[in-house]
Amino acid sequence: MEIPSKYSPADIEDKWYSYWMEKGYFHSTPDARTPYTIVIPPPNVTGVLHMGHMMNNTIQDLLIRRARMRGYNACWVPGTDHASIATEAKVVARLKERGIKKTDLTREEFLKHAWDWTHEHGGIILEQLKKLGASCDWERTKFTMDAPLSESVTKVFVDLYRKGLIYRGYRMVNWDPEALTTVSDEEVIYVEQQGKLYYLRYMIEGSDDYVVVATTRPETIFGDTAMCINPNDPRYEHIRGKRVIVPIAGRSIPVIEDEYVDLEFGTGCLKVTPAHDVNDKALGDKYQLDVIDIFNDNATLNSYGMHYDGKDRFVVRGEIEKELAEKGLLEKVENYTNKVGTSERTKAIIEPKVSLQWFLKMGNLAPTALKAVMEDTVHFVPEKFKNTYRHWMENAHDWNISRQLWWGHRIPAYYYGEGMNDFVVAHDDNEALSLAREKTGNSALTASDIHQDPDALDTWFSSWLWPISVFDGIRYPDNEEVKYYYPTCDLVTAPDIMFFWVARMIMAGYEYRGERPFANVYFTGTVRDKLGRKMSKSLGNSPDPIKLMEEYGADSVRLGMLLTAPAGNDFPFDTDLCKQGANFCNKIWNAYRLVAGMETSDDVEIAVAAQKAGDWFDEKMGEAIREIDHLYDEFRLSEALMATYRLVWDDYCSWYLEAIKPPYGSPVATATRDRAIKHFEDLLRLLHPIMPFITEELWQAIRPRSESEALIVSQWFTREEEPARKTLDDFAYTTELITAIRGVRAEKGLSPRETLDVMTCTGGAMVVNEIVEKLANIRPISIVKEKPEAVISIMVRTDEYFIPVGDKIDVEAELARLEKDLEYAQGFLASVRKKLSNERFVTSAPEAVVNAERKKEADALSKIATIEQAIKSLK
RNA sequence: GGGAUCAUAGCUCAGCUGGUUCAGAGCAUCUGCCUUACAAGCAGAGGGUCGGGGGUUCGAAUCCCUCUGCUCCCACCA
Repeated sequence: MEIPSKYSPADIEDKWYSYWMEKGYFHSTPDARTPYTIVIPPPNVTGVLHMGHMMNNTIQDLLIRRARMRGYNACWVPGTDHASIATEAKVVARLKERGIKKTDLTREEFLKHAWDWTHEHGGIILEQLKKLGASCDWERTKFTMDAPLSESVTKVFVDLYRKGLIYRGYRMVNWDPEALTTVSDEEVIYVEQQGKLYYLRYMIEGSDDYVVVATTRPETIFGDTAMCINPNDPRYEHIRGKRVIVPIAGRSIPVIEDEYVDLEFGTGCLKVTPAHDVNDKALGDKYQLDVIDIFNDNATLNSYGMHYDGKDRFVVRGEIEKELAEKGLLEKVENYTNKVGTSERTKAIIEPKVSLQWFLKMGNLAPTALKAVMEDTVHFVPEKFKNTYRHWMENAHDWNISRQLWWGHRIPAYYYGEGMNDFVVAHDDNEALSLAREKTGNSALTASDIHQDPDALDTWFSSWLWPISVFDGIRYPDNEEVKYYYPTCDLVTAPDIMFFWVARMIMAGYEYRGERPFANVYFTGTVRDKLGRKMSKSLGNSPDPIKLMEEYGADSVRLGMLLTAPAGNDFPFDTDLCKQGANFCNKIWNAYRLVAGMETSDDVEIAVAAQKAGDWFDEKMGEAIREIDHLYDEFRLSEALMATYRLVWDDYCSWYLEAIKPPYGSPVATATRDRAIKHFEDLLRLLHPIMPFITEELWQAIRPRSESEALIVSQWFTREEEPARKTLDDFAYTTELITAIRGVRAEKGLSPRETLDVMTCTGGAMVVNEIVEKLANIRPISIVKEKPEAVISIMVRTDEYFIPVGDKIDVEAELARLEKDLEYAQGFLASVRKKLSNERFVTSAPEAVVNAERKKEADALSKIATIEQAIKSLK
């Protein structure tokens, strides 16, 4: 045989991936079969594969391959997301390197650069997925800015606007001063920061006295339009109804009273800056305060900042501290830890700002989507995420969907005047013009009189349609594809985009299809490093998945990902897991080497041991398949994998193959080998969804297969409701005996080559003699009347076996061991008897439980008698 | 500050509605073996008061209370 003893993945992975592609196994079209659909969580178009993707897509591929083998019409739709803010930030950065400012470009020029960038870097990640073995239907690859998907976004915007769900208004929004755009609440990450608490003196108007206000942001005093105290605060009765002077600015502002102010915090005096704080905005609305916006879009101060005009907010914070101190307006400064909102994408500190933006009302969207999950119409795995989801959905705010970006879907609103309502919402320019004419009654309006909103939509406003729009179900709701593939079956994603994406897809699903977008959502955990830290570029603790696959092979990495990754649990990744995967690949490879290399003969009879081992393995497979299928059905993927792993390694390799191995130099019966091959093929089918490459390689190495016989399209197993188990118990007993005999060998230093005698008085009934003789290397077990001299005794369940070891017996050690066993057995008996002597146990416990205890008692008694006998004979 | 989840062997996790699947798996560790598929291997072994305390029960890793600790989510005090 020329098969090398080590498996080398590099030689075969590309070969089989190309083969699968060529034969079109990944491609799906609607037919009479039941569909099984997954839409990929679209990665950023210019992104590169990281460990999170590896985890996520390994699971999706596992699910899709298993579904394909189970006879479903499996369809996994791949694609990418335009990732508005992230991509635009990268393009801006690249332009900057070339000395070009975004503001110097027209929209069209900028978009051209963005598309260039997209074409240059786009889709790399999809190519990387192929290395992993991802069996996506590549003919269906979609991009969220493809024309049909863009059109769908516009259509949905117009529809929601006309339903009254989308509106435009001045609201407090999260402003990212670096990206120069708003971001949604979900895109703001609160980060703990060491800051300072400044105590400022506000002079009381018409007095030499002052009150002290604590603030973390002294630079915002220019936007103060009131001071607020708690009406129940006796300390400040003297300033009720008065006015105070804003330090430096010199403006006079009113003192207002509201119970919102916390008596305990700071000085109990609050400065109110409605333009730059969410809570202050609420106070401002309540008391009709002025709103003074003191910042430019890049978070430098504007002319309201007086001599700080044009300086950055944090520079001003430092400088104003000095000025206040010099002017005697600074009481003191304390260190203070608080949380500040930062932009998820740019990490810039968010500036709350009142701004004119577009919003989507939650209306019925949130309650409908909430109900679907709470009632398990959309089933979350693991279920614990239902709580998180509910909490969010019950408090969902209107969704800010406009972004001050160019890269994305442009808002289909068209303005014809300066007034708040001088606009129309339309599918295109022509419709906009006619609507504008209609609305204004001015038929002389021309295209040059109207201009489209320059802003783009939030990225998630396109991805929330993904499960529908990839089948073009927004534009053509009755098309055959969407009717066939929608709703999809499983969604595999990370919990951190539950609100961004999952919740909103559920909303869109009900709004536009009237039903759930997917039946199950499998939340993966976060991939962390060995020390439990999140993997990140800046820490440099994230291995390059491509390099990992080159080193260990794709199958090994897939196995490593799945090994210890129960749903929703964080996953401390270690390259050793890939090593374990590689070891397993090698084990499978060598099992094949053994069976494939067996010399066969039609003239020899099937060995009894081989026959019995084969019969046993039939049953073992049946049992394992039932268990594994059950585990998959419950999405307990790592457990299903583990069960498969042990079936292959322990049951097939360690027991079955060892049992059928012929004596040195002899052939096996052809039927024995054929049967072992057949069992091996079963294992390959079971393994294929987990490790597609090595299994296809060996499947095809066993014998040439036609196109329709490839492993990837082979049939999964039919489940037996009541699998036969005639041999399982005897085999379990037999393996216990073998292990016990091997234990004696190890303990006594007896060579495995030395054939031993084994005797018993009571045992033997359940023993599969041919197996134990072969695997423990013993002569046929002889039945004796009583315990012989100079033997070591071993217990298998309640039976005692004797092994003569001649002068190797160590009476002292033997006695010590037996005494220990006896002590344990007596303790066990005592605990059983305690139960049985308890009348309330006997009367109130179920009969089966009581009987089980009685059996325990009887077994313990017989065991104790045996051990005592053994001790006596030794003495 | 509010909420949720979790805490079982050195590590990562099983243990479903309380009782023979009851203390388990894989990895790691230790001891023998280059035995003719595989040293990326074979055979054997050790290792846990099931986070602490209390309660319910004939019986608790499993149910209840409480404390401690981790993680996550939400809100946010100027």
